[in-house]
Amino acid sequence: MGVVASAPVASPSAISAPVSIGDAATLSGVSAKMIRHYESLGLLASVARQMNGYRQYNERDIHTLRFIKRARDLGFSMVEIAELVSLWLNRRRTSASVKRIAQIHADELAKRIEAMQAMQKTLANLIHCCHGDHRPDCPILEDLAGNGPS
Amino acid sequence: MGVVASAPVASPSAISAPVSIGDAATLSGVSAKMIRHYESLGLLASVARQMNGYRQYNERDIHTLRFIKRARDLGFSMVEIAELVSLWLNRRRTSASVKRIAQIHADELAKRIEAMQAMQKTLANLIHCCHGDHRPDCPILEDLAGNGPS
DNA sequence: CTTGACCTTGCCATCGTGGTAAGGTTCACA
DNA sequence: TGTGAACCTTACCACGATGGCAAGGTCAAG
Repeated sequence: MGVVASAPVASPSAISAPVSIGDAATLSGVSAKMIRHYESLGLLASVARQMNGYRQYNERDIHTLRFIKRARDLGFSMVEIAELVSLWLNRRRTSASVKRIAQIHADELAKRIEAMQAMQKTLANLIHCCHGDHRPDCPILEDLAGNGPS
Repeated sequence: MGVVASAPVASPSAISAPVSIGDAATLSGVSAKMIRHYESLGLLASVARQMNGYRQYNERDIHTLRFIKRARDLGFSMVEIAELVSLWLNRRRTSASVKRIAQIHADELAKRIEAMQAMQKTLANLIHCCHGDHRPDCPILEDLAGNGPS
């Protein structure tokens, strides 16, 4: 890493020289491991290399990595992110195509949340009914065993 | 499978002869593949075999498989289910130990739901702001690119 | 005897991430 | 000059739960 680098490293707007993968990881919040993985998935077009084979990232790359990280944080899958990055880079995109992807993901998310809330509800009920003491009698086990009131 | 089986197959209380894995799958709702997997994890103690090597499941096994399926449907991990099955079979268990496992899972579930709801909220906001028309301008992409209002 | 419906084991794929091994490069410091 | 630390490289294995497929054994009905 650029240990002795004097530039204000964390500043997003600084016009700085290309950095190695470790710095790119620090700057983007994406682990070096994942950066390589994303490259192998084709999310980062043509990563430059130094003479010694080390990868070299410019500000544009860092920006893309931040984009990917933000999309991951919102739960988009890698396939969806690949599409989003592609649209992001394509000036002739339509906002409708972006919105469509986001909507599909939001719907999927809603479905999963609903399923988990159903589990949560049942669990809360069972936990509420269980004494939680030294005795073996347990409504949770009874429910799982099929003798439940549910 | 017991194709010509005359017994009332779906009846849980029927005292029926041991069945092969296909019937066990039908009766328990767990796929044959997963039944074998659960066995390899040690969840089904000592599955009997016929002379030809086929697995043989009695009512007790089916009951256990139903137990596992119900627990999976509630989102318990295989490790947790292993513990639950063990407690279920142990007459000297305490309901407190069962409740503890359920509570840990419920907490974990709540945490994941919260995280997903946070994503959902942000997504809904972005989707709401996006025109979704033929133009390229898109607040969703802008947010992902770090120029968001969020 | 063939066909089809079962069963067996074993391997590979998913998805996103982490770990680790074995090795090359660069730099600072004794 | 040597050495060690801190980087980097590729390549493989692991997770968790599930599905799929391949190659082969078994058994009953036609």
